[in-house]
Amino acid sequence: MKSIPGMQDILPGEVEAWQKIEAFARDFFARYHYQEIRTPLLETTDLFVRGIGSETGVVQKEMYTFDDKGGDSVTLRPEGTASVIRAYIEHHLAHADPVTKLFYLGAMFRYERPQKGRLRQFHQLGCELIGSPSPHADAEVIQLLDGFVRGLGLSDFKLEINSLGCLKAECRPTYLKKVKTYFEGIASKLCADCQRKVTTNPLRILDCKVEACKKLANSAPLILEHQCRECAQHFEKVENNLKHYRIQYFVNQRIVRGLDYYDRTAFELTSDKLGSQNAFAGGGRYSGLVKSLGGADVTGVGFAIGLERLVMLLEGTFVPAKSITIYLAALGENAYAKILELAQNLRAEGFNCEMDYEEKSLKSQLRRADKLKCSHVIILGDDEIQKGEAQVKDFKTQAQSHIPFPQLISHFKSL
RNA sequence: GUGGAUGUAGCUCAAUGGUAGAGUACUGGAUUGUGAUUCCAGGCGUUGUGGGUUCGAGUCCCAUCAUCCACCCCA
Repeated sequence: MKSIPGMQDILPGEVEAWQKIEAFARDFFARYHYQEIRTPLLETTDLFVRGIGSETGVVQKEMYTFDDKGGDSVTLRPEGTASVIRAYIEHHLAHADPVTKLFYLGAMFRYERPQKGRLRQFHQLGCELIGSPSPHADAEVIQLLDGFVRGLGLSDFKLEINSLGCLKAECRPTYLKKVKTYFEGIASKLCADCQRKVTTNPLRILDCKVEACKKLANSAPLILEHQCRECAQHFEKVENNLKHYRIQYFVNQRIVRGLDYYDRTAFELTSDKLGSQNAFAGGGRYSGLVKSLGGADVTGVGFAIGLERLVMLLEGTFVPAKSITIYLAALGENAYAKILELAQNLRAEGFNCEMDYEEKSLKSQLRRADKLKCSHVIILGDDEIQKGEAQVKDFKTQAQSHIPFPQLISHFKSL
């Protein structure tokens, strides 16, 4: 038996890093007044088709979609934003305050070919700030993201931002036409993939890794020079705030988000240590999403962090917290009976205790205590039982002391 | 969906077509009840699976499956 391809177990030894990230997220997001929301893994297929966009790669070929027993088409969520917005609308969360700040943490599913940093079940940590069109909101969300990953100890990454313009006729639509016209004129010089993209998704050509395409893309029209006045001003204010925050960023006009709902500000965190899938977080503003899912005409901004990718970057930085772990070693039946009692009492007081179940030799018990990285060993034999005290050995200093049984708990508490 | 690479002990990897090995990990021991160093001993395998060539296949050929990497796309 094996797990399904692209779906991985997170094993002891790995899970600690995840717990650290999760605990820090709950603490850090709360500082910005975000509240956690948990939405179902399964939603109606229509939610994602309307939310993400029917022409996107995700919806076209990557969703785990099936009919349930009632005949309804349902889908395992491929991302978090659509579900959060659905819940936001369904439960009238806007009524409490014009601005709603939510974060989520959980598994997402996309049917893709697995590779480095890409799985079919993967995990995202994301947040949504809904209800404010202000560039201050964009900038704070970016600062939150930057501060969060730095708070985890990460510094070797790159923040890239771009503006995608808006849906007004003179903004992105006009720009798209220009890009298309430009690439149509030179289509024969592009790689096979890009020739196809000229009609399907011309913006993606800007992202191509083939040298010839890169060169041609360099002289393609740029969004920042073609977006409307309002979008330009919005972007400028976002940049100003980032400078205020003293956050280092790079404007990358080739950032093209893959989900249809994004407009205006778009951003990514990238690292060159992740292989080909070099973005470990991405986000941006979405102005039409809430309305298109049946809500009010409000706009939001948010991001999602790919947790597997983040864990890869944090590998090695996680140091387990130092704690007292006591190994109880017994020699003989009387002593073994006594350590059962001692362990029960110590555990009730909050100490981590481990012992041997097979009543092996003292040597093998100590060997195991060392292997399990226990900080202290309680050694108990007939002598100690008679004297009513335990030998307590500090594994680091090798110091050994005799502690009467009634004082054991206070002894460890005083450490 | 497309392309490339790789499948041998729990893990990391060896083995000109000729008896499947090492390191590590594991278990036990090195005089009475003291670990991680050292020394000794012990078990470790359907060589991914199924065919084929051969006196003989881990090795060569075909197929199949799995994994990894990359494309597409994204976190």
